[in-house]
This record gives sequence, C-alpha cells and structure tokens, in this order.
Amino acid sequence: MDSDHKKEILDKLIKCEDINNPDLHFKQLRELGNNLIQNPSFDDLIKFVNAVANRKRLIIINTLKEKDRCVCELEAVLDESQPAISHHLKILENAGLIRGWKKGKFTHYDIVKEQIISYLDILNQKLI
Amino acid sequence: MDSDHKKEILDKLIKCEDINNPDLHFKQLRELGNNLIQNPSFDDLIKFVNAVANRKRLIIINTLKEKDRCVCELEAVLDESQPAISHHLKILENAGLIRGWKKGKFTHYDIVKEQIISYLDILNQKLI
DNA sequence: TATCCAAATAAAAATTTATTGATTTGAATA
DNA sequence: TATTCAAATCAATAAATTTTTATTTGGATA
Repeated sequence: MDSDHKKEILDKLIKCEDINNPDLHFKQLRELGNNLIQNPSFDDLIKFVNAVANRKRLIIINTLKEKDRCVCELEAVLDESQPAISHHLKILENAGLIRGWKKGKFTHYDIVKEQIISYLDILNQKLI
Repeated sequence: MDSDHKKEILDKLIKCEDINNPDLHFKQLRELGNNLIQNPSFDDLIKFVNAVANRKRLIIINTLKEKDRCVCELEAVLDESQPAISHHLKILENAGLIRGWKKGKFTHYDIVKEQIISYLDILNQKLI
C-alpha cells in the first residue's frame, strides 16, 4: 500500500467515532488481513471454493456423490463439449474433490468425500 | 444439444460396459442435470458460492464475523481501492451474506449469520 | 441551505476463467 | 504390433470478473 493511500485511510479512521487510537487500529486491521492472506491453508480453501463456484462443476459433484460415473455419462448429464468437461474435471481433481481411474477404455470419476467434508468444515470456520 | 453430439454420446454409452439400456440411461442422465439447473434454489446457492469464491471477499466475511466494521476499516484490512471494496461489499450484500447501514457519516457492515448458515447447509446437501 | 465527505456508481481497462475446435495420448484389443 | 477410441491437452477465442480512475450521491453538520 502506498503512503498516500494509507494516509487517506488514516484520515477517515481518525474521524470515525468508534476508533480512538487510529494508528494502532490501522496496524491491527492490516494484520487481520495479512494473517489470512499469508495462511497457507487459506490458499487451499480458496482452491476449494473456486472449484465449487461453478454451475457445471456443482452438477458434476452432485452427480458423482450418488455413485461414480464415466466421463461419457457426465457428457450426457451436462450439455457440454468433452474438452470442457475434461477442463472442469481437472479443476475438481486438482482441488482434491474428485478422483479418476481407468476402467477398460473409459475413465471413471468419483468424489473424495472426506476431502470435501474437510473443506466444508474449514469454510464453516472462516464464515461463521 | 444438437443430435450429432447426442449421437456421439450415445455411441459411447452403448460401449460402456456398465450401461445396458443406453437410450433410457441417456434420458435419465439428462434429467439429472436438468433437474439441478432448473431448480430455482440452485441459483441462490450459486450466488452464494460465487460471492464466497474470492480471496478478498472471504477476508471481508472473516473480518466481519468478529464484529461489524465501517468501510474505512475494511480499507485498512484489505489493501484495495475504495471502489473495489464497495464492489465486493455489494456482491456479498446481494447474496444476502452481509448487511450495511449508515452510522453518522460512515457506513457499517455486519454479517447475516443465519443466511450464511443456511447456505452452508444447502451446500453440504449438494456436495455430500 | 450550503458545504463537506464517506461511500456508491459508472465507464473503461486489465485480468481471469470458460469454451471451442483441432490434435495428441495411451491403454485396450484385434 | 497396428489400430481404435475415450479422454486429455493445446491453442485460440469468448465471456465473465476484477480493478482502476473519475464522477456522483446523499446524509451530516456548520
């Protein structure tokens, strides 16, 4: 943050009735933000919510939670091109939410339930 | 879905060892996807995960969960321009996750805990 | 009621993410 | 071991999201 911007913020904090030591308050608030940003588990959490924050990918997970499916079945579920589905599957797999394996010529995917539960738990902690 | 693409998928389903009635199977899979897409509560869920799927916005919620804050305090927490913060706050407010009010010249925000809990609950149901 | 100013809005640019069409890969099997 | 083919990868485009700069709004108060 450049010092001009910092000064602007401090000017407001000084006037804000709730705040009596603006400099200390500013420092503490910066730390609040930095602590989260620098927390490595926070990156994983963001990977998780980003993976889940997509209509098609939510449908994929919702489909796989019932039972494992091959990619060709997911092509029927989603009205999407095969490479697009591959792309979504990779994002979900990279986030550790699903896992794939070969079965004959076909590739199957299922969900990694424990991982999803674990991330939902972390999300809970951060949000409420 | 155009009929060429449908045919392609059916061709695969026919060969996939797990599937014995490809036409019916295809129909059922399409319905699985369509049911979710057409479910109106699904739109709200997506609004929620999209709102949460952003580093800065996660930090905002995490900050507000402790206590309400004025925008100038959030400017200190996040190293971001004031309009960018306004933008993030609006997305969170539109999703019903936070709420703002004027207090003197300053605008304060806090979280809407019940709403967040409710969405986390729905997310749980869809994922696991 | 005129001025001030925190925060919202608007418009444009920058960045990220998703989608498509073409090609490649590599396991299965003929 | 040559062929087949489901799925992955690649490269290019399209679409959505975020960020910035400039401007406006509207409540507070002088």
